[in-house]
Amino acid sequence: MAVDAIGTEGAGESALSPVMQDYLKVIYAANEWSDAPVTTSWLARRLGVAPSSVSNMIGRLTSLELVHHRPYASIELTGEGQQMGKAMVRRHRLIETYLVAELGYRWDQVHAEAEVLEHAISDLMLNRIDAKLGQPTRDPHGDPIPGPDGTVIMPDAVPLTELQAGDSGVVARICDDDPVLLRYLEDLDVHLDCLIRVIEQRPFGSGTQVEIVPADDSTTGSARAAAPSIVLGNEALTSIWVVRDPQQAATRGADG
Amino acid sequence: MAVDAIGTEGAGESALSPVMQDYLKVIYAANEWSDAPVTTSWLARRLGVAPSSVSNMIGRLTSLELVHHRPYASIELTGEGQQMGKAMVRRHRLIETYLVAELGYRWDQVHAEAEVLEHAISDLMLNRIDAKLGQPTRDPHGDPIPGPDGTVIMPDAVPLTELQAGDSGVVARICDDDPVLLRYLEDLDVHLDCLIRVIEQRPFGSGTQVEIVPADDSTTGSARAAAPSIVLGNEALTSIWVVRDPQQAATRGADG
DNA sequence: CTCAAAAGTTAGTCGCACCTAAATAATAGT
DNA sequence: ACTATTATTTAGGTGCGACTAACTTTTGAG
Repeated sequence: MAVDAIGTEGAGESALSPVMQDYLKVIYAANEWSDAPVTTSWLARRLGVAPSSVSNMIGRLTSLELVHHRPYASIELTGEGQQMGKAMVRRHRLIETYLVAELGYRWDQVHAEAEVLEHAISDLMLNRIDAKLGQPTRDPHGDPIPGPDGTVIMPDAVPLTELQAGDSGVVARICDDDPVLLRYLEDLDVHLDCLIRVIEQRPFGSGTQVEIVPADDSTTGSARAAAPSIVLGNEALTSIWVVRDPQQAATRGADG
Repeated sequence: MAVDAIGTEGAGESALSPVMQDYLKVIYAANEWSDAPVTTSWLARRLGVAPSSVSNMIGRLTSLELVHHRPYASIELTGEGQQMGKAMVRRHRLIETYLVAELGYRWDQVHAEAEVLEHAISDLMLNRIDAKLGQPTRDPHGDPIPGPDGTVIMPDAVPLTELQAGDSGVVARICDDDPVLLRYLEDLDVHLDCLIRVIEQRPFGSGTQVEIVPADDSTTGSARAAAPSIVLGNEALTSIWVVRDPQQAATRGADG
């Protein structure tokens, strides 16, 4: 189950090319929050290459027994492919976390940098980073960081679209696909672990009104100003994942 | 004279390939401490490729006007090539310095890691690193780190072989070519800025006996144990560069 | 001064990762 | 069920950076 040993390869083994590593990483991550089948054209769009390039590379990965693929069917990782994909995801997310924690990056800036660095740093450096951060288990966007042994801690989150008016939830993940959205949400004070309550769903995808409940550090409800109430569009609603606040949709009302 | 803007290239320009950057970097660094002409075979050995590969690449760099080269003659950087080589050297050395300062690398471990990272990090990251380190002007081996404007502070150092018996000097640079030597010198407590006195030169390159003068932090010469006296072979003698202790070859005798 | 050895270049090839264009398989509409 | 559309694969080609092998120029030993 060892998920390590990517950089500065250990003598004998023939390391995968960075491009192959990217394929495995992207396929692994695709199956993380969804079970939609991974197709050639989806990968092509995701990786920014022509579909024929994907066919080609999937052929090679298939003969390396890193993916299963019958022509015209969907693409799945083998056990070994899964390990390597997971190892790349670990690299990517540890690097993102490091950039935020140690070099003052904003969460909308880390993705592109990590995309390159994940192929460049050695295992030694990865371990130093992991140690310096204290073995974190999630990255700045709330995605789980697989442990060195392959352990993954998945929060039981759903997209904000799943909540009904009156429901509330704690933000557990924000998709890092769109940096512009990330900046926007940052401005709106939407952070990991913040509490969101759905006020009203508007019809025909014209948005949902939600309330960002300010952090409640001082357990005595201090002077809690009017909670900002905002309207989120569909992109935001599907990008923000929350852990449902179980039965009591009113954590705030419990002692008030 | 801008030496920046390598990573995440600014829109219009067609960035050089990592391999081209390596050539420019290596040629630049070759001229730093020596004026020996850079030849095809020297580059081939240095870069670990066949001489024909070098001929080929030098041809391309010549037509890009980054190097001057007439067939069978030596290779020199143009002004533009020099800028880009210097920029890569800056990247390399800042990264080395960062790895030692922030991630606890030993000086014999940084070179290989920096070799890869210098092509991977963005200008943003380079600037963050530079800032975090406080704009250092030399790396862990004593090599100068060019400033963002191209400024270079070269210590006026000579190889230890230049010193005569009785001469002393302050270590200003240790070539990072051979990690094994670096580890060895580390064990011997040979560091940057430490004082070395030449005791006796043995004939026929059979080594030179030197004394490592312990650091004199407490300006009162404290309890300075017997200075370790060691014999250095030729590889060490040419790798250690010192700034001559001007006239008084006996800094230690001055107050003793 | 000659000629062998060393240094450098040229020619041709290869694998990788991409592309476009053309062919084929799967899917959906009527 | 048949066809139009879409998805996927195949075929053929490109640039890069490496290689080997063969050739040319320079160097230096006697």
